[in-house]
Amino acid sequence: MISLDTSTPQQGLQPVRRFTLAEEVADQVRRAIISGQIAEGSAISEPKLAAQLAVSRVPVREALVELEHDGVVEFDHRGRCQVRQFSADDVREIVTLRQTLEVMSARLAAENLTAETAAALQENVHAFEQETDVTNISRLDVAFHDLIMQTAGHGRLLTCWRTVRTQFELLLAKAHRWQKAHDIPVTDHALRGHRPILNAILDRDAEKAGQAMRQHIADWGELNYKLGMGKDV
Amino acid sequence: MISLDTSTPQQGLQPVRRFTLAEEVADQVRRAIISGQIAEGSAISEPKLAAQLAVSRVPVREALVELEHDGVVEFDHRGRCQVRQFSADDVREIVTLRQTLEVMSARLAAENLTAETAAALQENVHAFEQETDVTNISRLDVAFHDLIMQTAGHGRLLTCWRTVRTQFELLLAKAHRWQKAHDIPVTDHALRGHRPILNAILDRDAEKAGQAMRQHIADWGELNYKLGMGKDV
DNA sequence: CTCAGATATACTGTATACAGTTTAGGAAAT
DNA sequence: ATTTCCTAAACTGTATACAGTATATCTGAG
Repeated sequence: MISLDTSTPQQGLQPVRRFTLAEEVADQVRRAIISGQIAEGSAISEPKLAAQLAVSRVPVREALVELEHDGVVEFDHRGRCQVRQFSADDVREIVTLRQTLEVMSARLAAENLTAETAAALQENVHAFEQETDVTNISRLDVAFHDLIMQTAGHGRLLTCWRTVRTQFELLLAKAHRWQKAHDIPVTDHALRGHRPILNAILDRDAEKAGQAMRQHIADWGELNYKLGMGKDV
Repeated sequence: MISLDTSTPQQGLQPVRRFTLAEEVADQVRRAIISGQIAEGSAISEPKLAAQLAVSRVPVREALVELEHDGVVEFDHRGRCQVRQFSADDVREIVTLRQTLEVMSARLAAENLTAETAAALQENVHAFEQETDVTNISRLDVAFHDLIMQTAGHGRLLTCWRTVRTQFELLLAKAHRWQKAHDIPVTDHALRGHRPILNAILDRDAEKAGQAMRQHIADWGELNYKLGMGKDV
């Protein structure tokens, strides 16, 4: 039985989430960009996109601003929007910024670990190591880093993470497409390095967790450089 | 004489910057929040703000979203906007995130230093050490950290910096108001620590620059904790 | 065939309009 | 006097409208 007395709010009940069209549009466009369905460098016209999605320009506009913060589209000085193209320098930026942000998150996660987050991380790494489907591998990979960020419990760090998260996903997807196109197996790369990070966090060893994370992302960076990421798929 | 041949573009000419009402609104509201003119926790109504500024709701809406990214306002689950209140935890977050981001920027700045940026930094520190007016001190303080970020030459790091920059300014202004209200002189605090950072950067010693920055921000954090920041002015 | 100029189309920034929902206020009842 | 219920005002999310500017198309001259 649920108390209807609002002065003593019920625990575990969250205010209902309000979904806006802008979020929906942002999600769809984001997915389309990550999947390569919308090519790098493509111009995005508000009216056309609005027509395609059967909404007005307003939510489209808001969605594009969000995607700009995600770093996957950009506006020129005239207000024209286009899908961002990633140069080799961009890839380096993403790698180095991830290192900085995620080393911090790994340290904090080691310090703030709880039973629930520990279980979630273990579960994730286990599933990650078993998974063979490329799409799911990506999903679990991103989820692992998200989980650590969550565990870190630092709202503003999370905000920063959101500014690179989508770009990280994009590079992952691009790499997978590249590997598929060149018949290079995806599973034998360095990304199985989640385990050392997990162990360090479970040991609550902040320093070791940070180092493991730094190494992991450096390895990922090397992979991207080797694949010639930023030279477009 | 300026060549009109667009195929061989003239150096040093930038596309004209387009100022939108949204930016103008964001600037004004940001300033009002930093100065305390709009109190922490105040509700912000789009129609009222639009009427006050004599613009429509559209640019106001866009401005508020920008300010949300700046971390100075927040939207509740109903879409209502209010000026954010800073708890002691928020202050800790701002301090620790600044450390992470700015240690990185100091290192990069040491590596990427040019003659111009060196001159600009020297000039800034010199002016900072001479200045006595509180408002100008704040301006120069923020400008110093901006300059280092600029010098670092890392676009995505700069994006992250922007998510805390305004909050940094806000804490500075709050501290100054607090000190003024309690007749505590502002000039004798630890903030004169820009010099060691500058020297390390000029020496192109990335490690030392990072350490100096870490210490500087830690000192600033201590000052804030001591003043009881997050307990509102 | 190439290029310049003119006209038409498209796009962004901003304003206004509207629908559904929330907040506030006041009347009625206890 | 307090509480409940109802009505009115206000606010957000979304759609539509409009003005000014940029892009694209087409025509005609060389």
